[in-house]
Amino acid sequence: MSDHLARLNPEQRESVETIDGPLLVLAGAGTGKTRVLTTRFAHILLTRRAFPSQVLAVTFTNKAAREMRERVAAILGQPADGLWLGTFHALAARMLRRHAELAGLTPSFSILDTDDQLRVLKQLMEAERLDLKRFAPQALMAIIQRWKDRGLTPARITPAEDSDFVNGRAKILYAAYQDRLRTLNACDFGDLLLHVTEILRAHPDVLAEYHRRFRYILVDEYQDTNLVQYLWLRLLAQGHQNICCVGDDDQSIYSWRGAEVENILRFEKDFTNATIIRLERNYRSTEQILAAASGLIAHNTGRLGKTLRPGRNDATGDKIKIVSLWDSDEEARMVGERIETLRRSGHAASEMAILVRANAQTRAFEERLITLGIPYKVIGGLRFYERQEIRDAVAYARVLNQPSDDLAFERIINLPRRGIGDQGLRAMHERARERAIPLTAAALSLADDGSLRGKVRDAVRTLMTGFDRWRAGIIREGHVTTMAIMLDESGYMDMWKQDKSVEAPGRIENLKEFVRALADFDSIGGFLEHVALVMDNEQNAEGDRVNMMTLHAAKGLEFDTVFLPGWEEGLFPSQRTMDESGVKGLEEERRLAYVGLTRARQRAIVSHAANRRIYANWQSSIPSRFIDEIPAEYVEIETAGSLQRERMIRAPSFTSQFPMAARRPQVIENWEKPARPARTDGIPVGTRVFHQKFGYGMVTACEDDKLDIDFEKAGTKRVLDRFVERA
DNA sequence: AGTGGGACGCTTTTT
DNA sequence: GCGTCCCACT
Repeated sequence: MSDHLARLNPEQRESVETIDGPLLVLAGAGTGKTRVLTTRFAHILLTRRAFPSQVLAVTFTNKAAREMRERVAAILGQPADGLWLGTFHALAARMLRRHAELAGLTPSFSILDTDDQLRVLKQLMEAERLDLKRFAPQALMAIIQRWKDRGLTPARITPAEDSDFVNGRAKILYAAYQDRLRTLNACDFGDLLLHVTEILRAHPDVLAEYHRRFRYILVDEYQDTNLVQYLWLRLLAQGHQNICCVGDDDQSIYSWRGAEVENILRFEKDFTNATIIRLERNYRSTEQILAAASGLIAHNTGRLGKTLRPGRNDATGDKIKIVSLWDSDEEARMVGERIETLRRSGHAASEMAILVRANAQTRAFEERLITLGIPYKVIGGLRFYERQEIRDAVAYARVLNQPSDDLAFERIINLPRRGIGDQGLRAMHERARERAIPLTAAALSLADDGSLRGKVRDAVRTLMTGFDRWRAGIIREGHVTTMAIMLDESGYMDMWKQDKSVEAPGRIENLKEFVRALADFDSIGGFLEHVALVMDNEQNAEGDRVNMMTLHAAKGLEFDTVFLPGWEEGLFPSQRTMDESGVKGLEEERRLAYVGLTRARQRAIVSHAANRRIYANWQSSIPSRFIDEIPAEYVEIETAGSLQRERMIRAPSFTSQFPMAARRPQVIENWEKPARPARTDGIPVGTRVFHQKFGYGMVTACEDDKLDIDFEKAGTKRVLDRFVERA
């Protein structure tokens, strides 16, 4: 029986075997956090302390949930079914479906995406005659989201918690928004936890039911919980107090989403007699990487204090490599070359990762890897269900599933074009409001009483009879076939078939995949839940591929080789974060850097470029302060080609040699790519060159730093050599 | 009334 | 460089 405990170190083992009472495990990066959690789960089951359905296990990401499910199944030797194991949101949704009526909803409520939320808010703000230019609906959405993160229903907002946005009307708009959602029988993401927490607070009988059900609670990534999530956990753990939270304050990187590291401190206060165990032995990274990461994170104040110690005795490993590049293209080239070299010496692509600060950065690397023919996958970024065509198809499914889903209906009423525009929609809204009926019914009523005429009326009738027919078809032909028929008969598929853009074929493929995925579910409702909460972009997952993702998405993962590009002031740490959240923001960025470094098992390559294109123009930037903060003895500055380096040093805007120089990036006025400094290697006559404005050409004469070039498109010109590159 | 072209603004990070 | 919003055109 103690088989599963055998491979644990003493602290890990203690974390697994301290079963009763509250337990907080402070687990540093790579100290076997996931192993502890899954082993603990299995231990509870194997020692027959609880049935699988009596354990509540909460993670942040679907990936983590999937992994834990697999690992538990592996330890148990059988598929772990009937578990309450999932993300906060998925579990909350499951609870809310069971008690929907207590929140004024029916069990078939829709879960809205950001688009829908924004549309509702916009409508409400327009109704209030607010100037949407001055008051951005996005800003209101963020405020409401933050309230929800803090467990605040409109009624719970105290004057101190109120916002002065839209002249203090934010709270009123929030209340109106919640009312509107209830009418729509819908929920946004934040509502899932908010409603459930409210239900548990107001209905002791429901709470007691869950107390009976859940004998043990396990929580992953505890440092990233926000206040509602904390309240929810605390309510559920109230009875037996058997709650185990695993987290690392140094890896708290979601405060912008409402996460509160303070929840870690609160734990000891709210759960008296809590045991606290620290996991500090790192089994993942080399000593060099550990020391570098520790040195970096030591610059943060107010840490709970944990020191990572190497847990294995093999080689100390390479130092962190720091590479300076001229611009982002060169950076992508450098990374591509190193990946090629590593692969040639037998390293698997899937053991390498490029971790970026912002999603937009992946593009340069994608382009480069495509050119080099290196397989890669982008993790995160645009999720499958975030694609336009999938959202449209989902909207069709939502109307099919729930005819009163006005938001979904609004999305597809004129998609494909049916000649219904602003006016038509406005009339429908009016009728819907007058008679308190859904938009679908309003549309029909307008068609029937002659308010809509001709083409428009026919279009509305065709669509509505279509929905009736498809709804009936579910029973006859099943939901999968019906979905395919609906996308076909509604003209939606044709819309993309006639679209001549390059993306269209891919979209049609995605739609087919969408229909295929439906087969894994026994109802459209179940499928919609999955799409809203779970479905992620794992399509190119198979095969040996280089991983590309944001630093946020990388948390919890590990790779032999990690590339950390874009370590520049303004980009990383992000200027925006520092402007908005000051030192707190900077420290969170630093934790992000720490997360990045500690993903690496063998080697980490940090790079920064002197010039980067942001929006349309070029920006010159200096190396990130984080580079200076890694203790020098664990760092190796790479000389990326002598010529290159000389240019770097002499580049006027480049101040890497003076780390204390001005931190803010400068915007370069001209629109062209910044010129490299004059080169010492004259470009000989006959060289094929490339110029940003004039394109490709041949050098016909050379005088000092001036070149006569015969351009293929632009004719003969005389230009300075620093404006051209060898082609 | 609906559609399409041009101007503008701007993006961190995610369930 | 891209998506969104507004205005002019059909």
